[in-house]
Amino acid sequence: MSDQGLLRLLLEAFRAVDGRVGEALDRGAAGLSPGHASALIIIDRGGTRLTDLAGRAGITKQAMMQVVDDLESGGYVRRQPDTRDARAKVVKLTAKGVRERAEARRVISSVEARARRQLGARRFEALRDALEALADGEA
Amino acid sequence: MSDQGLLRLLLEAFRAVDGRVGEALDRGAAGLSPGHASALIIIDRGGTRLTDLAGRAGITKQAMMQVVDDLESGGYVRRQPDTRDARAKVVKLTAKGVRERAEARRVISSVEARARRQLGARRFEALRDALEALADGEA
DNA sequence: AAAATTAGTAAAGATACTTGACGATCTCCC
DNA sequence: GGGAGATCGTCAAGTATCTTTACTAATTTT
Repeated sequence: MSDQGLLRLLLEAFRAVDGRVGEALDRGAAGLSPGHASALIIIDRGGTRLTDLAGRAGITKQAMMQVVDDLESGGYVRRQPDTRDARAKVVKLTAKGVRERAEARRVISSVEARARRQLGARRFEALRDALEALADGEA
Repeated sequence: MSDQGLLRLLLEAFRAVDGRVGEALDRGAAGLSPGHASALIIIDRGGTRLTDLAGRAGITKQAMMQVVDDLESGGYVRRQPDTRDARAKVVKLTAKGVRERAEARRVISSVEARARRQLGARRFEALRDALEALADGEA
């Protein structure tokens, strides 16, 4: 472990944080993977269209379909027709979904809080900044 | 875009950098994915055992097997018996492998250099530090 | 020399995506 | 008002990258 390339470092950091979220979710007995949890927390109170979810998550709508299918068969969300657009449907949280989203938020917050504690607020914010810059990566 | 959780931020940053490496490798006409390139550059001059490669990459030896299988059928490496241990084999670069490793290094360096330029040396080093801390993440 | 460990491998499957195609519906523009 | 083209959700299939389980052969430990 040590002086690796940026690429591996990014991946390792992601995996470490992702792993911690996964463990904490297991302990919380939610039947959710980190990926499912991440999807759950980007659904609005009023429900969100599939394509919007995909856009927020930065993946294709087909990929988001599979996530939503899982969430639906797990009883976390249901699909309702969108009253304003007959093509569209709205992905909406069930009561269980609302509960688990809260749990997911708690878990994710606590993992982030731990990271922040570990790094110190200053370095943590610097990290976020740098990551955003990399992700946007103009140039 | 914007104020997302740490997890997504890490993933997005990884994907952005990974994507840039992939594009540059394509342009360089190496038939390598970023993952293959990353594997290629951790092989020592004298050759390296599969298990050691897996350890360096932080994946299982079975996963590394598949990568090495790909590299071997692409003609980048070959497997030789290890003279000191009849169980073991040494993964060794072919002439083509040596060439492509050099290309991979150039590409990865240039992407990292670009990131460093984008962030400034100071923030870049801070990023590396923070990522390492996260990855090691002693509770 | 028996017991436990380690190196490589095979096989299967999980995960998390992708691309391509398609019908139904909506929007734009003449 | 009506056709051209875009968009929404979906089905289907495929890909990349990893994991778990299981096994043989060789080595090290005791």
